[in-house]
Amino acid sequence: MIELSGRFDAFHALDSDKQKRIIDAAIREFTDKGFKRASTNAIADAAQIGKGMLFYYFGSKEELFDFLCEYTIEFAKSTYLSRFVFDSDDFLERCQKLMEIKRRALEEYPMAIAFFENFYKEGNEKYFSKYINDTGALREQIIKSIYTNINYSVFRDDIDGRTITTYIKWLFNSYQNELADRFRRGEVNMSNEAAVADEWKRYEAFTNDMRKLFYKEAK
Amino acid sequence: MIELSGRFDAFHALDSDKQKRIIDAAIREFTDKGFKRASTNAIADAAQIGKGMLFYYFGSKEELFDFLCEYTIEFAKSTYLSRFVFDSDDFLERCQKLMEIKRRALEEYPMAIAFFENFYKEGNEKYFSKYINDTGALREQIIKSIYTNINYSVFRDDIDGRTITTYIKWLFNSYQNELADRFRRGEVNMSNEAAVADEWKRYEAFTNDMRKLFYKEAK
DNA sequence: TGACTGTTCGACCAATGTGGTCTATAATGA
DNA sequence: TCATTATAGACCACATTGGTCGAACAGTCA
Repeated sequence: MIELSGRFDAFHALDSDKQKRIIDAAIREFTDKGFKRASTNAIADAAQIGKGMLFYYFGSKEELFDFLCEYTIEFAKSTYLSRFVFDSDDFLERCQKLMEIKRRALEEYPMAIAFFENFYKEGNEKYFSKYINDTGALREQIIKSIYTNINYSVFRDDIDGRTITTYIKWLFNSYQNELADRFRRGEVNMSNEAAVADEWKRYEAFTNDMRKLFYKEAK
Repeated sequence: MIELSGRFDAFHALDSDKQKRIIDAAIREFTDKGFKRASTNAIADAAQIGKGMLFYYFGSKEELFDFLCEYTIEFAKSTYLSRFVFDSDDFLERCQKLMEIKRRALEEYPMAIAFFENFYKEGNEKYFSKYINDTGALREQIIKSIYTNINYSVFRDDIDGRTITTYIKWLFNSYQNELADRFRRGEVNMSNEAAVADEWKRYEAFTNDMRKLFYKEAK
């Protein structure tokens, strides 16, 4: 569990089960509806606590939102960003690593990621604007670490290298979205051993295709 | 303007300006917030009519929603679907034509398209379920018309043809999304002659790349 | 003119939901 | 035992909801 500064002592004194229930419920509600339309009633219900407790712990809806912002940023920093160390200059390998990192983060805490990626959408601007610098810096750091010192010479010559990285990025994103879609629809069953292997084979074929499409013939 | 059956006579008697204002406001509100959270107050305000008129014209919120469903389906059928006649068996050419159709539809009535594409998301199921057959059939027809009788022999041999069409589809979608994003951010100025030409050059380069990437060498 | 018809508006309604408070307990520990 | 802290949910004033209604208005026919 990620710990934050002195505020919200009462909350941090809770057993971590309850903490998690509250955070999950709050993140889900805010991600679903945005700050304004989110309901503290719904959060308290979903977290299975009395409504009074929410305000006992956090003081107000806005402070709860603040807490979640700080919390998810801290989460992203400590368990997500720290993994972005690319030792290879091969763009495709970096994409694969990025994919793996995202997959793990999504496994560890899907809702924190969702909140982190969504809270600058909708009509939340007013409330998260104090965090825009933090998150912006985070984002930039990630993008920079992916795109600096790429070895373009391995790509085919007849298409501009930067364009190729764009195409690869687009295909990876689409692949990821399609996977997420099938997952949501229950078509992918990660508990089944054979299905996991199958999924892995798909992925391998995909990355092989990327090599075939965008790299020089001999490699 | 698309006309519908006998109901809502009072509404259809309005001058088309006012009709459009109301339809636009309603579509925007429902698309934004979904049926339940959409506010009839907001719709009336945005359409610049008294609130009583909404109910005078449509009877209830639900009937207004019904009207919009029928209206957008009719719009999609008459001005969108009718254009899906693919005379070529070349997949790439079909994608280009599809792109052009979408562009024109988006130009003609962006909000109708948005409503049509969004109303089966969110929590609207209960209210549009009566239209699910219509829209489903529409969707299927479009997909079928794109994917039947494709000439796979023009594609490179080392990747499965179906997979290639998937990749091309993904890239076209990404291209489209990126364009829409830049448009939303105001980075694309379609009133400027030079900018339009530039945008067109980009697009041509993109489709050329698709040929290079996925087709046999000599063509 | 005056009765009649069809439009228009926005004040108004009960119902629901809001963020936030407060009191009456239950639990804890000294 | 008693004081302190934790808890739940009834309760508050307020905002917003879908929907109604009466009054005003414009046009038309007699």
